[in-house]
Amino acid sequence: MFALIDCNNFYASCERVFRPDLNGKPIVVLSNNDGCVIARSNEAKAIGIPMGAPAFELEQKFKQYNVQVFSANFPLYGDMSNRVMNILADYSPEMEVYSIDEAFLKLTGFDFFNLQEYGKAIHNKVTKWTGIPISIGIAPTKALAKLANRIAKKFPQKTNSVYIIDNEEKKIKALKWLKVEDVWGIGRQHSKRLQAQQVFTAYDFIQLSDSWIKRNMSVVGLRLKQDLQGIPTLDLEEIQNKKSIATTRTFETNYTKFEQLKERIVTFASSCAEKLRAQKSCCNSLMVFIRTNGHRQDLSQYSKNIVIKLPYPTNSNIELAKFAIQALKQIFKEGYHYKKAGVIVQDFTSEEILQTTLFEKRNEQHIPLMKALDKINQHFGQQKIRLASQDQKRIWKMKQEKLSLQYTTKLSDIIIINV
DNA sequence: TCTGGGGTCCTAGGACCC
DNA sequence: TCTGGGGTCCTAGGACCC
Repeated sequence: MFALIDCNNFYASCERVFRPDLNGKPIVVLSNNDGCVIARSNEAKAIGIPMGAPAFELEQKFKQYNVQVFSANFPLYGDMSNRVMNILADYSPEMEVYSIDEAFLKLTGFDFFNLQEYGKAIHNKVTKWTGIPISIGIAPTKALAKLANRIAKKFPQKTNSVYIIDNEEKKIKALKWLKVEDVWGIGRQHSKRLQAQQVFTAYDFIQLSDSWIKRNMSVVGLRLKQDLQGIPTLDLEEIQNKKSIATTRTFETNYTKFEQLKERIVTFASSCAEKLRAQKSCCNSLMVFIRTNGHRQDLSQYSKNIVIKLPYPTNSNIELAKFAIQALKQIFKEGYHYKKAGVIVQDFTSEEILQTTLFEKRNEQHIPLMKALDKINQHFGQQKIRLASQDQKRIWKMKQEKLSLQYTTKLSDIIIINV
């Protein structure tokens, strides 16, 4: 059996752990720049605040219902996630952390366990130790565990937030209940096509022929069908190094000058380099993109990306910044209002491999230099040491007007209790 | 005025090899 | 009339996830 443990309204719940006065009140969390809604408490969902909606369109509603609005506080969410995952890891030797708020546990050899009680024990411990509400679904396959989890979340009273699919009858009932667009792995495009075929539920979906699914949804769809039928096809996935790493941002205002974009791109490249070093990889290829604001009809639009093959693998801030500037020079055009840009690195090799070419050599001195830089920044705070071409005066700032404290990761933000 | 960020996998088609 | 057969690698684009 597989268990899927999912934190309810995770970001909103993290905020509420440290603000118990907000229990029962509508909360939303906004994306970077306070742009879009990325998390909602149940109360916020109930008053019809949609996921992904731009915050400026909702101001009226926020005021009307006294919605508590938070800027995204990722250090807090990351730390709370680690705490939850550490607890879950005690409940099975085989675990896959699927996302910041979800994990699969493989329950092999639990034949003589009462899984309902086991789930309840997990639920109680996470609630007691972290204050984060969770839902648990248990079933013979991952796709069915996802479905069971959905039921547990939808009917917390009836299920005690733990639901198990362990027989044919429950499986069929659940599949008939689940709308096809809510199936894990079926997105907007596929649901449209499926509905045109008169497929409206997960149950309808598994009645389709293999050949139709293969033709229209590739082997991915086929695997999903089997998993939903109860034939284990998707297994836990090993945690491995990332295959691409991105740092991208939407700017608070428009940028028109090359120098402004250059500073951002250098900072993004440095950030990618740091992430690369954290997983002991070097990249062999780098992409830079810039684009104008697609929502503005009144401005002329431009969007371009460029991929640069590096002459040698590297994870040095200095080298990546250099190549990123070269790339930017090739795509930058005067006269546009740029709103978003990013650097994405790909095609990784291990740090240990020192493949160089005959004519171009990487600078070996960067290796100890970057090591020192990481150590200093780790100790004294991010970006304490940065490249000269990066922003020195903090001109650039993200809009974060409703940021909560870093209750668990910053000494000066720890809650003080007055007795 | 204002609209997020970071990933994965698969396929088709082109370029190339012998 | 008729124009081989069997591969690999790479890339862009599309689908999906949180």
